[in-house]
Amino acid sequence: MSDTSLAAILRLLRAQSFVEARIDPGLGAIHGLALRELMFLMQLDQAPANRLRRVDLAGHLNVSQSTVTRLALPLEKLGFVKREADPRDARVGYVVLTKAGRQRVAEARATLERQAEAIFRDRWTDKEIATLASLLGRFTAALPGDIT
Amino acid sequence: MSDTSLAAILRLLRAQSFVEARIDPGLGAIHGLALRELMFLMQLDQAPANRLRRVDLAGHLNVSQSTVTRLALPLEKLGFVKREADPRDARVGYVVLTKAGRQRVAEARATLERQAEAIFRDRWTDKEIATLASLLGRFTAALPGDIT
DNA sequence: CCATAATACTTGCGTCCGGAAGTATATCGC
DNA sequence: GCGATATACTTCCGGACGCAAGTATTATGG
Repeated sequence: MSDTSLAAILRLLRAQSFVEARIDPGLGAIHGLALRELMFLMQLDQAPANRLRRVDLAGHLNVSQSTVTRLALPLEKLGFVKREADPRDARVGYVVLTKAGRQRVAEARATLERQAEAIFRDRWTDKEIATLASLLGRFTAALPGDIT
Repeated sequence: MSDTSLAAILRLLRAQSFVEARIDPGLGAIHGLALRELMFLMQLDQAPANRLRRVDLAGHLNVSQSTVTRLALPLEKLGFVKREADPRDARVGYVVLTKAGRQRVAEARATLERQAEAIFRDRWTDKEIATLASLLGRFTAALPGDIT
């Protein structure tokens, strides 16, 4: 079913673009966070000790290491995140979510949750949403950085 | 089911990132086209008379008008696309797919089709792929620019 | 041990994008 | 008709990204 595979991929690309355009502006307006930044913080929120090596964070977010460096900067200035060294290995730098950061994540996550609901509301059954989530999970569920 | 809605959205974002990273490099290596450029050409391929106003093309691709201007430039130089004016309205500019463009779309589309198949192969049933395509279609099927 | 390779991170550079401003043309209201 | 507004498009500018190069540190193997 090559036709179906192609259709699924094309629609995935389209759907993502549509959804991101729908979510990102509101998120920025309410919390001053870009969607990318919230993903960044959410990864830390889920990580053990709210802490991740920069390399691993890059892998989880599927972005380059330099993007992690640059994303982290403003979040440090805002106090949502701080740097930590590894006493065993001076090469690695950890990014740690601060208390203020955890609070901001909780707030922004709630907003994102409302936005997600709004997108599905009135045209989707709970079962359909669950099926979609389950199928999409197939792509990345086994990869590091999967998030609930 | 707010939890499920959020999970579905998060997984959609992750899945898109994963899929695009999987597809784009190969497509560029084989055909010298970025995924964005192929989308651009595919929109014209499906359009009546292989022709679209720049504004409408921007809407179909969910990008800004300036992006259309810049995407079109190299594709014109390569001869895949050409400009046309509207005799009725001097403001509008059409982008038209040339014969060479149609051929290139056909080739690149075949590659994309193989890549799409490869992504699903061995872990997905035809039925699951069809369900995914159908559910993802809900987001954008009613919007202009939906493509098969 | 110590030279070589591998790893973690940052910085510089080129590219791509969106939004605002600028230009040109068409439409609307009176 | 004609000034005001709207639309289509391009250009300019700032921001964000990936890649490659640079720096620092750790691991490897003879």
